[in-house]
Amino acid sequence: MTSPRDSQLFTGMNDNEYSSAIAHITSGERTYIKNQIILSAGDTTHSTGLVLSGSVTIETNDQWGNTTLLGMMKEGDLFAVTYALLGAPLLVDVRANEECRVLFLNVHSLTGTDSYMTKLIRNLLNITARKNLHLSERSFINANRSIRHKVMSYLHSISLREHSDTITIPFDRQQMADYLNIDRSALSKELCAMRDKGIIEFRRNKFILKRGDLS
Amino acid sequence: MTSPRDSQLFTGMNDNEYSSAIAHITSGERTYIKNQIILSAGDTTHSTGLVLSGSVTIETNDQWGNTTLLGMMKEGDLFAVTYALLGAPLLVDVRANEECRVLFLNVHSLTGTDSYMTKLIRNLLNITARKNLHLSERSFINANRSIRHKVMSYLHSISLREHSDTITIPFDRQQMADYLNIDRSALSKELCAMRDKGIIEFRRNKFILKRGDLS
DNA sequence: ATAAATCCGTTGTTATTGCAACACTCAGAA
DNA sequence: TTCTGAGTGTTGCAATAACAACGGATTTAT
Repeated sequence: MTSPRDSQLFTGMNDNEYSSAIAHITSGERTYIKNQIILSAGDTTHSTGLVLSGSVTIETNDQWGNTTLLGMMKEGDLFAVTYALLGAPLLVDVRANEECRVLFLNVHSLTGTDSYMTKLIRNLLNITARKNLHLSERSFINANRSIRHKVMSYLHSISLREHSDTITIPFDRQQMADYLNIDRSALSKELCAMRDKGIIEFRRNKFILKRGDLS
Repeated sequence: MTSPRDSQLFTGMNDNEYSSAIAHITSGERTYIKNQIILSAGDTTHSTGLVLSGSVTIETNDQWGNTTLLGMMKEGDLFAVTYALLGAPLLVDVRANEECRVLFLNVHSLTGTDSYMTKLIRNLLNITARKNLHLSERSFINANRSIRHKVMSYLHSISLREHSDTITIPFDRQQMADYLNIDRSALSKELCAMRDKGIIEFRRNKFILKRGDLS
């Protein structure tokens, strides 16, 4: 369980600024059980959620029952920042991936010239920009035409982030398939084919990349 | 040819604030011919580009020669805002879609408490958040499993934005295919099949949606 | 007007993926 | 221990898309 103090939202603030900020924007705290819906597509909210413990998934479900995973937020991460800032209806569901605790922070129409306020806005700008990069990265991974390339591209991006060829992904098989927009059994088949070719090793959600290239 | 004054970047500013802002962040203006590369993947920049005339595409090219289109920016739009803000290396190429004129604006490490500066930052936050929504929307369109559903989803989103069933898209066939991450000839085939079924009509980049549902 | 260059549609073949159904593994609960 | 259930791997078939190659159409340039 992390403290709100550690969130990127309060980066660069002294203790006074942090106190003022948290007092000004806190709008409630809630606990959710596994698989509980935290926010639904179509909802509007003025508050972003700060994950204090556990993890949540950002997902959509289309009319044919296919699920698309956009990402997973863990301790210290913010979700629904964009929607809260713009007051726009959610295009996604937010779901508790396990039991979790969430602090809601009202970031809609922040005004004022206090130092804590200007820092809040600067931090929100940075957070939003970084979310942009993550969304772009997922787009590039999903742009690959074959399952093999999607998988390599995805594992490679994790490997770069963790500076290691031995990686742990935050998803189980079904979630991994939903993140890559492919069928789970087809993913399993491809993963095993890649293992047989000596490209990767894996067990559950732990992977080892055996070769540097992406061929 | 639009004036920078009309950009969302300067929303809510009076003339004095606008003058101060533009003087503070202008970093040059350039003209490009069709297909000229404006920024390359891997570049770092501290300036975002404001399209004064013409249009530019945001794209990536993978190692097998497949192009992915993330979007097209037209008069008054900003590109590479995220990268300029964060100083992060570009993950995309920016290319002139036709002859165009671009004003570069340095938005990296903006500091100060002047009213024009706080407004600039607020506006950047809004712009970045909205770009987030657009990236998300494209993700959902591309999450569809079949070409038919991608096309319907895409045309439907344009229709919603334009409040009409008669729409004009900013892409030619190849660009449309690259936006949807599918093969051009397969897209042509599917479009004609949909026309034969009475779902749509089209000519070049003009489309008419004949039925409200997405079946 | 004519030529050249793009853009778009068409076809057939091959390769890939989706899908459904079932088997196996493993961890936790009774 | 045994049971249970979630998670994962396997198989075969049907549906779909990629790819290459070409021809027609439309626009642009000369």
